Amino acid sequence: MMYDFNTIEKKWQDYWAKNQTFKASNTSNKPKYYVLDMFPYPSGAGLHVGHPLGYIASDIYARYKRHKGFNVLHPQGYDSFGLPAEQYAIQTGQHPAITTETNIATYRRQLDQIGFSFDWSREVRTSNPEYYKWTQWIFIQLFESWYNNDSNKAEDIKTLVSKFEAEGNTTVNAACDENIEPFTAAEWNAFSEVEKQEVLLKYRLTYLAETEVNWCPALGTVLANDEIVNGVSERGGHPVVRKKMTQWSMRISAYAERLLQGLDTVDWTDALKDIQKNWIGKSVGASVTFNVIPTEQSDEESHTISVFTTRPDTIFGVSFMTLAPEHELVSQITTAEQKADVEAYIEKTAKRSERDRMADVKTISGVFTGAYAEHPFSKEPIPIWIGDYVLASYGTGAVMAVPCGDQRDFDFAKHFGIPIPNIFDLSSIKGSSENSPPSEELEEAFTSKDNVKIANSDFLNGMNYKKASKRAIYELEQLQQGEGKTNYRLRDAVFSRQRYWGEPFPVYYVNGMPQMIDAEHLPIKLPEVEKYLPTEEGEPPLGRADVWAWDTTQSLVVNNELIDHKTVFPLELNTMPGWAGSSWYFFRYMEDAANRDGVFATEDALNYWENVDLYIGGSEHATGHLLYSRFWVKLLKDRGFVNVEEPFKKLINQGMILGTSAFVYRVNERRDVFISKNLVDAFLNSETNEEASKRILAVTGTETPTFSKVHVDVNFVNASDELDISKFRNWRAEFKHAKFIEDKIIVLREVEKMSKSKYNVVNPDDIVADYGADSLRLYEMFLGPLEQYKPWNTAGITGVHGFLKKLWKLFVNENGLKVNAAEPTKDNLKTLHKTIKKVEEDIENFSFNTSVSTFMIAVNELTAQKCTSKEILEPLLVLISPYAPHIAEELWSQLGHDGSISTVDFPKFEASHLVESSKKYPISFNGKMRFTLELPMDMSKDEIEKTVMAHEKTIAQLDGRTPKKIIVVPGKIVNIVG
RNA sequence: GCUGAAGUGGUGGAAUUGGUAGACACGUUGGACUUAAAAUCCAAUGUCCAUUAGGACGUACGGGUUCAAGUCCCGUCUUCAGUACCA
Repeated sequence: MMYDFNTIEKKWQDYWAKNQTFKASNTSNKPKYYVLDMFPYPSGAGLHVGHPLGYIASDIYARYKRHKGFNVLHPQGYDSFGLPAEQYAIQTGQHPAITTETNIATYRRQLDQIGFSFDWSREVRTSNPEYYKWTQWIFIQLFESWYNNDSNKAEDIKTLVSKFEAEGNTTVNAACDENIEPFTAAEWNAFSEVEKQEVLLKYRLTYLAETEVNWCPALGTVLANDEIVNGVSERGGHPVVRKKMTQWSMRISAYAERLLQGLDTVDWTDALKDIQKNWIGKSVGASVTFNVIPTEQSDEESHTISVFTTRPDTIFGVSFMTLAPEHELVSQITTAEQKADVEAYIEKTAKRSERDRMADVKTISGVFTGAYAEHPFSKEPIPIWIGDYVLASYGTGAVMAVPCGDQRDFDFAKHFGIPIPNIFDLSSIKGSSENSPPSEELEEAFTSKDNVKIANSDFLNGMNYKKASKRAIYELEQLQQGEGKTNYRLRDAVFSRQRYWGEPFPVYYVNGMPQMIDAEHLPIKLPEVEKYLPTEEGEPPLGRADVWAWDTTQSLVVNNELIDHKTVFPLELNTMPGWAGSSWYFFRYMEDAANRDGVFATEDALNYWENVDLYIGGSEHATGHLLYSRFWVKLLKDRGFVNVEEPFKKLINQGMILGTSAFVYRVNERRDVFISKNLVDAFLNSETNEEASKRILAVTGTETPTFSKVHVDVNFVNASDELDISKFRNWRAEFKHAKFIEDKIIVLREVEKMSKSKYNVVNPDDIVADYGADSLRLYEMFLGPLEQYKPWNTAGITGVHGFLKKLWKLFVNENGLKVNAAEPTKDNLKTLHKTIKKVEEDIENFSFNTSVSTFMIAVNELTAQKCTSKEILEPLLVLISPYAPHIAEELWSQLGHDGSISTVDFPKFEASHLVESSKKYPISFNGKMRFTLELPMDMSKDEIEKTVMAHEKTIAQLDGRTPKKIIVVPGKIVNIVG
């Protein structure tokens, strides 16, 4: 019987589907385990061989956990809202829902043939109204919440209203907008409804704000900072400009501290945690207010400059201030003499693109405004400069410059000849020369906070960083010119998109104020439009919908003509961004599809599955998806809808699979002539150049040929890197008459990202057809460590495919099953148990590549041992089944078992089978292994030494010398020194 | 620049606590089977020297610790990823 993988794989995939083998239950005596993949966006191109890598790893783990007695939830779905479907719709007029449906069908077919153990009954699609109903519902919860810094959680907005009614807003400690005017209870109660709503909007966790956004004219949409790369849109590379727009924002900054703290409770890699920590960017310090000294030129108003500093202890070292050129105060404080210079500088910096400013960090530039601020303590005047090293978008857009304590301030001061007063007691700095005078001219800024005492600083003298900071903040508070402050880099996230193919907001507008539609009327379905482009007036695509108004009496979406602003109101035209649906989908899977109607998931389901035990996906989501979903989970927890603080307990980023591109060389002087890598190499090598030149000359007629690399489709190249010339000629018209000098064309190989344009994309469909899903699964794992980037080369798959054939032959020969009840030999048992041990350790460590090698070794050994014992081969099959489930199921059933192998207990390792009676000792001389010697395990140290020293090879090695030292490590090694 | 990860044969990679470097595969070479090819099987395969026996070198580079270093320490270089003057 042959290993007919195509038949076998189809058979078992059908069996699993028919028997719902992998359907998870929400009631079980077994412990739960939730294994999740980052769900895919179903693109039109379908899967390539790199996409399933993470899915295969998580599938192996899920199957392993089932063998280990867990009730496993392993679902899959689609992140099916997104820009590519919309752009396709713009081009073709085809409704995105239709293309999405088609693409999902392709994805499903491709996923099914790889043999994943997904519970498809729980599938989700973010673009499905039954799903986005709950995305809209969560949006309403965000709108109806405010963040109470005192209780450190989000609360119902009603509790805030009660506080306002009773005490006004001065006692409220909330995460909110910065420019809120204080009001009393009486004032609040006297506010009109619109005024009240305006105030509340400044406190809500999702709010409308006029924000300067990154507007991309080509895409007709706003982009988040992380969607812009080098000043152009990440998708499509279109230019981006700044534009003011009213947008929905998410007050994620309210959760900055909890998002940071929560990282300590999850099992993620340090690299990933560091990325999130940097993104959140916490810095502890103080805000300090400087009064600007009025001049004759300045207007009547008195101005103050507020700065944030992490070093309030260095306040006496301030010798100037720097404002960002864009700072709003610049135009108001600049003196008449300096006006021309300042304006010229602002114009100059405005022209410089961000890329320029980045590329050239070394250039120091700035200009004096002519104005001075007053030092809060010394009352000395401090010159105010502007400089582009200060960023308008971070902190307050202004810094108090302490040149002796900050390298950038130091460089700036040095460059412009500004004094650099020293406020560090240099004799306290370890390693610096003794008694160095405090006023000594410094070579560079002293930036360390450790082991240094403050000097020349009035009441801070002699204090260390910690003490001085505390005291400085205290004194600033006394003057009402500052306070302790913690700053976060994390910005609120813009949540509006000017697109069609996304979740509509459950929002309508009364007198310009947003109103939520009652949750009972959800979902608000996407309206039909005749075109998917922004309107001529620049409104989002939903502005084209005719039926897009909210009738408050009927609670229905009605025709726009009925808008009267009394009972019928216009609906929100923006849609939600891509990350909305993916920020909570892991909860949706927890609920059995049959019970999903009334809730986003029932309490029982949420309590049972809690959160994701293992999450596998790409590292490109490190700051987007993984931050936003943590934020939403914390909100849902605060509002009592879920019980967990973090969504993903353990997270692994799988590395990318790269393509192995293939090239031939084209002779530039004779464009129809192509030659191989070997000939080019020969030509470039001085020793072989003459011969190679002759060959090339003969065909091209040129003595000084030059070459260019041409991508060829990797599917035209065999395992020996040899090009199939006829396939190449038939590929494209321009190659039809391609001439080759050699019979064998060896291609040049280079590793590049897998992409259509590089002709190195390998389709899993082809691999499955030629070698089977089990081979694909094994090979993807065999390529290397899961987290690592590694190149795909189809040539290598014959190795794992051959392994599966050998495995098959271990069970089956021409006459059928050859497994019998033979008593296992000692060697058989040893092979089996060392395999059990290694594979179990490997899976627990997510080291799937080494377990594939382990299987190969086991099968090689058992084949050599001619093992036919059921007692050995059955457990071996269970070990392999998470990796190669189809062949395992088939052989399992041939062994006479009913039902699936997938829930059979994992074999138990028994150490007794690995106990050795002897050890092959490596005998080293001066650390170099010269020969091995087999000695009994229980031999004592002395006996080993005696035996080794008496050995003829030892005597030969020593050649009469007397060893200085003999190291014997029983069970390990013998090393003779001398 | 900073942070993180990595650098091992022709290739992918292995070596879990310092103890036989190169497991397992691919590729290559030779052989068996075959009219032939495919498939399958066997053998060799880090580099260099040597007929053999054997020897020298060898885990990016330069030092160090140790009886013993791919593994630990110091310095340098390179690659990849993240981040972008964060006050």
